[in-house]
Amino acid sequence: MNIQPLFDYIARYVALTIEEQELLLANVNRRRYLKGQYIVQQGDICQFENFVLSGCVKSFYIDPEGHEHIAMFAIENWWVTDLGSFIKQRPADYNVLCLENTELVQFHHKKLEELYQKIPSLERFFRIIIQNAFVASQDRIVQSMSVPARERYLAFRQKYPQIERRVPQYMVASYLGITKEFLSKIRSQLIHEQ
Amino acid sequence: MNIQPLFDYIARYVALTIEEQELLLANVNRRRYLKGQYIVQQGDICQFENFVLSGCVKSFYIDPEGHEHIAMFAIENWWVTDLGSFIKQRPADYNVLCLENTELVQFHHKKLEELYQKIPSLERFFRIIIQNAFVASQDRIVQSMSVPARERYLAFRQKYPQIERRVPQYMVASYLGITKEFLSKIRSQLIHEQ
DNA sequence: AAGGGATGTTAAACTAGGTTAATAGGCTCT
DNA sequence: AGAGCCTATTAACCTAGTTTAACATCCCTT
Repeated sequence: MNIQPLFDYIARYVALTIEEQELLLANVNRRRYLKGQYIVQQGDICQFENFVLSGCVKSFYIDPEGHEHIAMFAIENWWVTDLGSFIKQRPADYNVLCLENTELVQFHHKKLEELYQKIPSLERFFRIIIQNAFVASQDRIVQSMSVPARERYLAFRQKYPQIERRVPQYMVASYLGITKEFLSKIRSQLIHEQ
Repeated sequence: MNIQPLFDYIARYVALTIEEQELLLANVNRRRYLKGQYIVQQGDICQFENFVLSGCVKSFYIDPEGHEHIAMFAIENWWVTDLGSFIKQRPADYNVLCLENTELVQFHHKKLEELYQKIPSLERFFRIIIQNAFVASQDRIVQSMSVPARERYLAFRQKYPQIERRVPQYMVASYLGITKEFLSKIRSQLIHEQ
């Protein structure tokens, strides 16, 4: 399992010395999951921040009526965890499930805290990527308020074509906050339109 | 204008030395705005990350049809900016407008970058608060998908009673992603119910 | 090759929430 | 004290999106 993509990804934001890279390497786990396995389950105390080397996962919430709501997908070069559970070390509200066989680099909560002390650049790196994630998240809130489902679907398609190809349609619908039936209707409208 | 609330706020997450506090103090602006003034306008390159010492502001997006969508409110001890614009130094998508006379501590983009280098704890501090903001933002997305407007209103009321008292109802409606008429209907239902 | 689960479609009936418009109360300013 | 704006309410009508249910399709497995 080649960890190089992680270093390449980090190098886009900060420069780590060789020693820092080695220290980091000594303090992460690599792990394979099979399609259908859970990386995090609602109720767990989430131990890891995960970087996806290969594969595809979804993070989702099951509401009291038993309906699933997909918070995000993650594929190669994305990060995924239940961040609330990870940082506060409290039971997870979300599940993270593999949609394909998946390879991860896992940062254990406690070891990451230690790494932050030893490698200030790493803390900088996480500050930057979380900032970016927060901006995207805010935009998604405003989009869900101001943009109708059809346009949101078109935007999703444009922004994440790789994901649309890899996950079933009903999960895309859930991510967009609509039912699979309604997404199906939107798609048939789009087809018959031109 | 007393800046102590900022130091108290920071001290909840990291410990700054006296020298670090002085360095910080020498590199921030304090500024007063009047009710109705803009802190950020759509199209500006946003120069500042702002900490609210007193007052109340809203951050909002105007969609192509001219409808306003409130992304967040900020009162005492909150942070507000157009973060996307601030970090990428690109034109702002959002506006930030004072709903009351407001006092801010402003961190200039360039000076903040310098402060990060000189005060690693400050970068740690921002990493932590942005992490928290991101978790809250993700939860809001999932709530908007899984919880009907009425319950979202009740949750808002419970979570931010100070804000509900200080801002007009139609802005609460906008924040919740519903029309003012529908919020009014929900409220009258709640009243006639018990 | 047949059976079963997971995925996608269609359509009819329904509902949460939006739109429009009229009304009214409460500020603030002169 | 009246003019004017900002804020809230109510009600009739409308629509984007949901629910239910039936049916079609595509794998995957034995």
